[in-house]
Amino acid sequence: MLLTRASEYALLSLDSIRKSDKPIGAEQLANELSIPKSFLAKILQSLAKQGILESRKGAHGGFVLAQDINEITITSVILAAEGKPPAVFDCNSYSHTCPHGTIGTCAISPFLANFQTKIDDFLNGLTLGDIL
Amino acid sequence: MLLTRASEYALLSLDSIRKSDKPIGAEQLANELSIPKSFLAKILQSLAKQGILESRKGAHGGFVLAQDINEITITSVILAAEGKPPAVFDCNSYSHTCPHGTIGTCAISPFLANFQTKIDDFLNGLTLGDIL
DNA sequence: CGGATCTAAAGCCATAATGACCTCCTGATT
DNA sequence: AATCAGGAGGTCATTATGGCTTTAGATCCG
Repeated sequence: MLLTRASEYALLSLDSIRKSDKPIGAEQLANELSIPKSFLAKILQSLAKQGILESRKGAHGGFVLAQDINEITITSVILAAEGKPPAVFDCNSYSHTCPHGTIGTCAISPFLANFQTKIDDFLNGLTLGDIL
Repeated sequence: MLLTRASEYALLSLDSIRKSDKPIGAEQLANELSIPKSFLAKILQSLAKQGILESRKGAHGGFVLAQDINEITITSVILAAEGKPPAVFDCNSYSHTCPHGTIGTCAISPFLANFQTKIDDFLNGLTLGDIL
């Protein structure tokens, strides 16, 4: 699977957050979406670190969108949530067992690169505003 | 990752097999590609079961293409190799922990479906002949 | 027959995904 | 300033998945 739960939770969270005028805390969000708080908290932290969300500490704290919904690309959300870009097949992480050490230059490399580009282009062309 | 090693090995194997006029055994292929024989054998079996390869048992046996290279779609190869279609995010396999049991009808479902369609269309439009 | 080769099913191990917990730090509220 | 809500961030347990092995059996060729 290209995406993990982290991306799912991130996108659903952003959908909830954008509908609120007040900051929403991790706990409240976890209850609202019926998902584990601890896991969600880390995802929200990542989104904040990437500048997608703004976090407010202390009482009545929580998270709010740091950017306009139309300026947040899906790519950036997924990157923040997953911690790495979504890859069709990551030859590099398999470099030690690549059939002939021909990383990126084997018979199927052109296909993989082409496929990857299709996906990247699709995701780069979408913002949160487009899909929610 | 969308694809696993199974797909990589399947595609590389098909590339080798198509270049041979004689059947190639799993062992020979494993040596040629420097990949584990036992694992490869299983993948070749799947390809044979799907009618992509034709298997010949006994001495001097092995595998040959069962179809013309331009009639084998990438989709069918991946499906055979992975045992399931390549999914962006498989809500169904996560049904037990889906935020509200709203499988396929949540806020991001339209996006996921759209994304998935993009990928399916791309793969369905390609044959082995196109990429090798 | 007898070895070569595919078929099939079960199971093992390492890693990554998922999630629980705990402590510290920050900032609002009183 | 004291208190408390809530984020930051680390560690650890659990579980799912990927990657691969093993074993036993069925076929086919010579």
